Parts: sequence; structure tokens; C-alpha cells
Amino acid sequence: MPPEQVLRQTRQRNVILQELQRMKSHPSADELYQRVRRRHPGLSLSTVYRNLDVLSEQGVIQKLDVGGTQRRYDGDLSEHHHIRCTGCGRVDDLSGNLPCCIEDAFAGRSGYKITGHRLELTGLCPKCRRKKPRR
Amino acid sequence: MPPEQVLRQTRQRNVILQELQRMKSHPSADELYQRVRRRHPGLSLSTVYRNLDVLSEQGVIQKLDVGGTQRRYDGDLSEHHHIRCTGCGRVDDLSGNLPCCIEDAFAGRSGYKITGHRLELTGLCPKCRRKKPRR
DNA sequence: GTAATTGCAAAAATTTTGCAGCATT
DNA sequence: AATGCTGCAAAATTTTTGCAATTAC
Repeated sequence: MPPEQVLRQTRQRNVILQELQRMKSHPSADELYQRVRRRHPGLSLSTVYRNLDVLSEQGVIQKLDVGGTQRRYDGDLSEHHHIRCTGCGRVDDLSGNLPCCIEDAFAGRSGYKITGHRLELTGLCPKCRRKKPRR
Repeated sequence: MPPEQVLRQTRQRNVILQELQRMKSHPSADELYQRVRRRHPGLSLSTVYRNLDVLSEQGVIQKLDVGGTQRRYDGDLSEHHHIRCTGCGRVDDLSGNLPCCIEDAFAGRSGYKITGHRLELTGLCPKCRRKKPRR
């Protein structure tokens, strides 16, 4: 087991974290970079990336599963949801649909006109369950 | 309004679609490309991309929202879900959580050990609702 | 014949990495 | 002093685009 790296406090890290926490939206690395830059001109984009990685590893922020790495395609148009294994990244289908009362309950106050929903469960698939009892 | 482009049948398009529909997983463009290549060596990756675009525009397949374009980050760790506007791409938060009976109902037969879930609703935000009454 | 489609190569966009110097502990 | 962090530049990855030739309709 690695000796559990200790995070240091740097101006860059602080500004990045502050700015992210204050933004209501869910910015991409570059959007955040543009913002942070105003308060800290010298800062580089790779520092933003590196900090977002570290901070999400530590559970201080979260990397949304939406966006990033490769886009995925599905040839099956029937209503179904997905379950993604956090161990190996494999994605399986879940049949069935969300009761629409749930949809309504969430959306009621948002002002949106709802057109669809997607539920993604995360977990460990049977294979990874066996492999890593920890985590 | 553009004159509604007519899709043609090409060997490439057919193979790409067939292969995607037959795969149980949710491949990325490149994974699909590697596969399709075996049956159709000359085919190029850009053709795969272009077809995936066209086919999903036509609603023949779906582009999963997971992955692609830019990764997004969230400084808010509390349990909440998101609603994404299909008009302008804006993402808002929805507070509240999914009753865990729902989680169980979906996951029961999957063999996964569930660790989390993410619900993403899609719709038109108030602004886009006003702008485009159509679509 | 017309317009959609393809392959290729080049470009764009996004993310990761190597490295030398700097900063925090 | 030790090692984590930063900036920069370069590389790697993923996706898009221009263009001339080909193909479906």
C-alpha cells in the first residue's frame, strides 16, 4: 500500500477549489481555468487538470460521469438504464423504467419541460466483487 | 428549414449499424471501428464517427450522454441529481434523492453490488422553452 | 445527373505527461 | 532537507473537417 500522499496547500489549489465550489454550474476543466485565471494569471491549464484529479481522488470534489474520455453509443433504443462497474468500467443494461411520478417529483420545481431521464447505477460487477473485496 | 436530408444505404453504414446493434456493450467509436474493420477492412474511423452522428440524429441509435466532449466537475458533494437542457446544454441541480427501493428494484437481478446512482433528467430549460416552441 | 458518402490527411479539441525549478511542510 | 507542486512544452487521445473521388438514388 502506497504511503498515502499528503496534500499540500498551495495558492493554486486553493483558488481552484474555491472557484469550483462557488460556481453553481458544473464547469469543464477549461471553463474553470478561464475563471481562475482572472484571479491568478500565471496558472496553467495542466495545474487545473492535476488538481481536479487529486481533489476528486480525495473526495473533496466530484468528477461527473457526464462527459470526458470517450463517448459511448447504444444500438438499443428501448427504454432502459445502465449500471456501470466502478471496478472495470463495464456497462450493463437494466431493463425497466422509472415510474413517472419520480420524474415529476424531481422536476416539478425546476421550470424545465422534461423530455427524458437516464438513471445510471454504479457498483461492482460480480467479477470485480470477487477480485476486490476491499474498496 | 433545410430540406430534410435523405439517408442512403451504404455498405459501411449497414455494417456499422449492424455491428452496433449486435454488441451488448456500449462501445466507443473506436471500439466499434476495430470490430467493423474485421468485416470491412478499408473503412475509416471518420466514417464511423460520421455515421454515428447521422444515425443518432435520425434516432436510429443513441449517443449516450456518458462520455464525450468535456468532462465536468462539481464542487458540491451532497447527494443531488442533475437536469440537463437539450437546447443549450446548461446543467442544473435537483435536490433530493432517489428512494432506495427504486435502486433495489433495478439492481436486484443484476448481480452487482450497488454503490451509488445518478439520475439525469433531460428537458428544456425555461429560457429554451420560450425560444423554441418546436422540437 | 445530383447529392450523399467515403477515405485520407490534416486540424481541432481535450487530456496527460516529462522535466527542471520552486514552494510547502 | 525532502518531496509535493507548478509551469511549460511536448505528446497522447479523441473528435471534427476539407476535399476530391466514388456511389446510391
